[in-house]
This record gives sequence, structure tokens and C-alpha cells, in this order.
Amino acid sequence: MAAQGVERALRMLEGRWKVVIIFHLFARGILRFSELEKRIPGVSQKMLIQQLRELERDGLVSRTVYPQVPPKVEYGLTEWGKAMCPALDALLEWAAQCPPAAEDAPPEG
Amino acid sequence: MAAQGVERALRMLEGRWKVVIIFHLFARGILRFSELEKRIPGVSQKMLIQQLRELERDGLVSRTVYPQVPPKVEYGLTEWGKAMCPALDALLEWAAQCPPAAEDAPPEG
DNA sequence: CGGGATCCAGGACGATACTG
DNA sequence: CAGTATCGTCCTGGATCCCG
Repeated sequence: MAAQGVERALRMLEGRWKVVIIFHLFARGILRFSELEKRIPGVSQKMLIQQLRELERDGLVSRTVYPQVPPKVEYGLTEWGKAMCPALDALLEWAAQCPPAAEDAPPEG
Repeated sequence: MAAQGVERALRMLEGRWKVVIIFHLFARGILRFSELEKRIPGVSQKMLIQQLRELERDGLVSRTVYPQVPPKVEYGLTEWGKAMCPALDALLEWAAQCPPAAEDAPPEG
């Protein structure tokens, strides 16, 4: 059944911060750990690193370590990671249509 | 930030059985509760009804009740629900490529 | 600066039993 | 046939402290 393929893809996007991370990486190309941290307000280091690890394990994100005294680690999308962005964009367009009243509770802050 | 839109779309697909339900509904058009139950082996009534409710609340699935003695309820995708299938398909194609070794633990059975 | 380990709360998921 | 109520478990996500 083809649904399994979609499920696997979705499994990789599951996680409170993954799409946000991918979005920033797609927009900026390469970002350091602290860069991502600054750009994603509510995230904790633990969560950020965890989601990054899973993304890396799934082959969506690449991690580069620079053996320097002040540690420096850069994250970026792999080719495969970049390849899924159009699909994400299709989902975005679909979400933007949202014809029915639907739900949505926009925060005041 | 555009990532919010994707997140919202993904939020609607979150849930162990939602994509499977959507897949079956997309493939067959209309299905009864028991039909879905039969087609989705591991699901419990509670989970099935719960995911169906959420899908309905999000405007992806429509529910039709026939006031008969043997209860009959049919589920189907709304126009909006159908509209997201191409995006899901894009994700599917992307997942099918999966060039890197990646993970995946195929069952022995 | 980047990352790991631990402790803790909440919700998703699931098994079972019951109802109309 | 379709749906509800209850209880228990596991995992996700978060706060905090410690390390190279």
C-alpha cells in the first residue's frame, strides 16, 4: 500500500521543531547551532539537538564539525532534504487555501 | 514565516492512522466505519473514531449518518481533503527516491 | 560554543468493557 | 453496526545541571 511511503515521509517531519528547522535551513542554506537557536525562539537546546540528530539520521540534514577551540558546528540540508522542499511547498499552498471556516487559534503574542 | 503554514498542514496529518485513513478514503471514495476498520488491521475503534473526528473537525473528512436501525455511517474526503492528496503524492514520490542508505527496518515476515 | 544526562509533566496511543 | 468510558503505558517535549 502506498500510504506507507507517505507515512514514512511524515514520520521524518514529526516533531515539534523539524519543519521549522528545515524551513530555516532551506531559506539560509547553512546555519550554526546558535544561529538556529536564535531563529527558533521557543526551542530548548535539548529539543533542537534532538530534532537535528533525527533529521541527520534520516538523511535530511548534514552536520559539519569544525575542530576549533570555540566549538563550531554547521547544519545544512542534504540534496535529499532540499528535494523534499517542493513537496512541502505543495502542502503549504494547500494549507493556504483552507476554504472552510476551519479552526486555528492565532496567538496574541 | 511560511513554515507556520506547513506546520499547520502537518498538524492535521499527525496521528498514527490519519494518512492511512485518508489513503483509503482517497482510493475508495466512501467507506463505512466497519469498512475502514477491516482495511486498517492494527487500529482500535477508539483510535479510529478519534482520528476520524479530528479529521472531520479539520475539514478533511465528511461524515454522513443514516438513521437506520442497524447504524450506518459513511466517511469520505471533503473537496479540501481531496485537494491535499496531490501534495501527499509529491511527498510520496520524494520518499520513494530515498537515495541515501537511510534507516528503515524491514520486517522479517 | 555545542552537546550530553537526568528528572518530570502531559498527551497520544492502546486494551477492554459497555451501550443504543 | 457505530460509538462511548475508563484505565494504563510509553513517548514526546521541557527545565535544569554538567562537560569538553
